[in-house]
Amino acid sequence: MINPVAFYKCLAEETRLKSLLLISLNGELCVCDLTNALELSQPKISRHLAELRKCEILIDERRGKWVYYKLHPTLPDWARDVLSSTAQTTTDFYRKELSNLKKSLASCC
Amino acid sequence: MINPVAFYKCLAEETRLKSLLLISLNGELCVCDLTNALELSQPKISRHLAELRKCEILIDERRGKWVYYKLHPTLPDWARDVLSSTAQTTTDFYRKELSNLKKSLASCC
DNA sequence: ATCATATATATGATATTCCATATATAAGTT
DNA sequence: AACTTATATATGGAATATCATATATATGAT
Repeated sequence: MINPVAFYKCLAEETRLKSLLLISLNGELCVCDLTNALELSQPKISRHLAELRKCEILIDERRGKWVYYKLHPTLPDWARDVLSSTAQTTTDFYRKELSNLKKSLASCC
Repeated sequence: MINPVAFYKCLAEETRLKSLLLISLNGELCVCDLTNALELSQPKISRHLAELRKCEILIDERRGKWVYYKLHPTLPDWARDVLSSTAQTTTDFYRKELSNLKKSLASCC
């Protein structure tokens, strides 16, 4: 079970928190979805996702060319609740990124 | 209104998170209560409390020799909920500190 | 009442550790 | 080969710890 300090350390950075909120809202997202939504370089996104993977907050799954990330099955409920309640109550914080995501999801599949 | 990244940054450090959980449970605590409960140096506690004060997560109030800290009146509900649900579900994380606190509160007033 | 001392807290200065980012490169997939 | 993702390394900047000191208050002695 994840240590609470380690968990909050993962949320304490803009790229990671925004990625987590988008994934929490959307169920799962691939690296390039996040790269487009956050308008950041691929290595930067990848590095932060790797950290979230190592902490067992996210789990990855390759499907063809793409690697999809979703919340880790063993992530405790209190941590899921923190993420979803943050996503619901701080929409201003990631409005732009959510709008980018919706556009790119609509245009693709 | 506090930025979510700034908020989680404050929780992402052991001394600050434990102090916040104890304050959230107890309503208010003075610097020396926390110094005893966490078994850390006074300047270390004081600095972290100062940071939480600057972020408007805590507010301080001097009463005689002592300075008491409690959750800031303007702290939004979602942030209070994060703290209390963390306090309720991660008791192992601060068991020792809570026990120290109870002892010292009992012996004093 | 004044002075000296003790206690509680805050802060400046400094050293050190930690973290995020950029760049380059590698590896897997079609 | 083109595309997607991961990783290694170096570096600048931020966070943290510690020590010494400053400030505020309380208390006891004279």
